[in-house]
Amino acid sequence: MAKPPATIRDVARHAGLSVASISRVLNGHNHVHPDTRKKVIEAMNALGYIPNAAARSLSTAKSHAIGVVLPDLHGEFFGEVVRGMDKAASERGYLLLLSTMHADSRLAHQAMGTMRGRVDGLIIMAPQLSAEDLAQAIPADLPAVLINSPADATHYNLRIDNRGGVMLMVRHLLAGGRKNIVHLAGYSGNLDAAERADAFREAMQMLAPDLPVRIVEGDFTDASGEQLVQQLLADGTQFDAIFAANDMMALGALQTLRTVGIEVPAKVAVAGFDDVPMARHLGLSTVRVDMAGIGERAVRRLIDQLEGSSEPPALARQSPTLVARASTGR
Amino acid sequence: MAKPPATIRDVARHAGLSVASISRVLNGHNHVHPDTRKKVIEAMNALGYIPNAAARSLSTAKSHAIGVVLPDLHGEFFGEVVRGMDKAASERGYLLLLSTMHADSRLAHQAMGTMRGRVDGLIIMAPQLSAEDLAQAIPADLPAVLINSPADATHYNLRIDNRGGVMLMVRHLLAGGRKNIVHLAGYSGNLDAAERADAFREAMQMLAPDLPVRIVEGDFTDASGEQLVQQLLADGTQFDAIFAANDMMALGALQTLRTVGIEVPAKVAVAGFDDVPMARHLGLSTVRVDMAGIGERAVRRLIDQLEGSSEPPALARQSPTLVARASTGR
DNA sequence: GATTGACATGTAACCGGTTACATATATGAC
DNA sequence: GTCATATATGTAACCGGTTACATGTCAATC
Repeated sequence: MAKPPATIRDVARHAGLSVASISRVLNGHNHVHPDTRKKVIEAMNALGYIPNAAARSLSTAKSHAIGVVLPDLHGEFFGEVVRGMDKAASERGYLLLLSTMHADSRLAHQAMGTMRGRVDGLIIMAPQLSAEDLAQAIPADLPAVLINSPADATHYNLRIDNRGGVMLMVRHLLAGGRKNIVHLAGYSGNLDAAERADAFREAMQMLAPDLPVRIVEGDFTDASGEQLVQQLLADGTQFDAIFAANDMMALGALQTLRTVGIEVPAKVAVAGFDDVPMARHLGLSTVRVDMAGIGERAVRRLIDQLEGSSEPPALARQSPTLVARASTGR
Repeated sequence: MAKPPATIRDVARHAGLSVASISRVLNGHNHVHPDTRKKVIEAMNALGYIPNAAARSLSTAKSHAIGVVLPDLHGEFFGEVVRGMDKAASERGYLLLLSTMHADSRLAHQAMGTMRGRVDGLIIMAPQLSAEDLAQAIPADLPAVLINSPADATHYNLRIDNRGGVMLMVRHLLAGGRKNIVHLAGYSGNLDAAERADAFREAMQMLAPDLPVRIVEGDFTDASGEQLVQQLLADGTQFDAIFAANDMMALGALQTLRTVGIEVPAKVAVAGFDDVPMARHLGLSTVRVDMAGIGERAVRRLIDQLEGSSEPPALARQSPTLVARASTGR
């Protein structure tokens, strides 16, 4: 019944050849006679032979696997990123080894340690880690590509072009005649939150130096969006546009405005960042980030690096696009 | 600089012991003197030793990895399921090898083949495959646990309790005084779609035998939800409740009703299934499925099986819960 | 006909762990 | 003091591939 799976030596015996020939056929080496190749393939089929991955990676010191370390992402980002990665990986014959990592940097270290020896390289997304913690956590001998993580001179780093995205939206809001834009920032420990807030400040300075720049800090949750807008209203702050650092906060803002009876977009425009599926349903204008594209690019780049064609590490930016919907205008 | 990583023999030499002792310490075997253990641990730390996973799994024929084959899920399910799986896997010291599988059954076969020899077992979610295709695709020698897949006598199968969930919602709608409930079904090839439609029919029969049972078929997309309701209106069908087989279709239905000016829930109640994050924001009543819980359970069960404590294969149902929101009444 | 080189194939060492078995030492029973 | 037993450690074979090197064959060249 459960007879042990065929090994390369079984195939060799069955084909009347040596293991070397089998291996050569397996790896598409040259110097193999067509007849021999045929015999080998027949024997492999006859025995249902599948090479043992562990043995192979032991002798080649390659696993054809990529470790992916992602934060405990909620929402659809997770799936998006992974989808893109899987696409790129399977195209090039690699498998994805997945591990989610929680905010704790000790656990990050552990997550990556577990992967050592099982993967040829790592893709790491760690927007919540400090540069030092990150540098500590990455095994020195493993090639790695970072996504949305703190800068690091030794690794390729793929980031969202937050500056470009914010610029698009600020321009859009200003074009719609908005004069008092308030930015709801994400929590300050987060890299993208910080960049978006800075970019907002800069964009305003550049595009509308006379207008006030107001930034209040939230934590990326819809509850925080609701609460920040309530606060603004309670303070009597004047505003005709809310630009949140992500869609969830924008939705919270929308919610509060609707509850209070302030018309959107007539009185106040609302915009977010990310373009979660919900945004389309609620007519929320936002900045779309192609997360699947980022995942795909990251894996491609890592494999290129693994297979030798390695350009120097650099910081690349994935450009987002503007998605104008009902919440910012007619 | 890049000196080769330490091997178990290096550690043995450094500690003045044999490789067997190192290995015993590594695997927590008994018959090791405390002093020896200490010496070994010191040597390992001194050399920064990390055991080579490939070598280990070659000699033990265990990889401590679980293959996960998921369909090309869009939306948040993907992340949810994987989060649950990762939790259970990392708790037990396993890693997740991920592969998304597209509808094509040949590709399914390929996806699982790639994993052979690299994983100790498989978790497969294949709601779109036929029972035969599925049976074909799973390597016979690999333990596997199925999620939301066609029945199969040889594997443990974890499914959503569609019947229970539908019953909850139908009861809720009837309790709200609804008399003409229309069920928007998913596309017929899908297992859950079929079960939900059947369950709807049964629930109505059981709870309100006198009321009409109407079912129309869509394809799980919001566009299809919109279109089905338009069709119902065009046909002049009377209805005071829409119960869609998933949230996306329910959202489409909401959209159409809003456009046409039919008040929800005053005139028509709308309910979905899944409880995607959007549902909460739009006040959509729905049936909540704990996908993370399913992922977690599936992995636990697979590991139990791998490690010997194997109950017989069975069909288990994960119970959903009712989430009553604005769309079905106060 | 001898020399050369291209091509085809085989032999055996090696990758880095695990572990059956052998051996050595300590402990206790008689 | 001897023997049995438990405990601690070492030796070497083995897992299933890859590949450097050796060997063998054949056609082309002079």
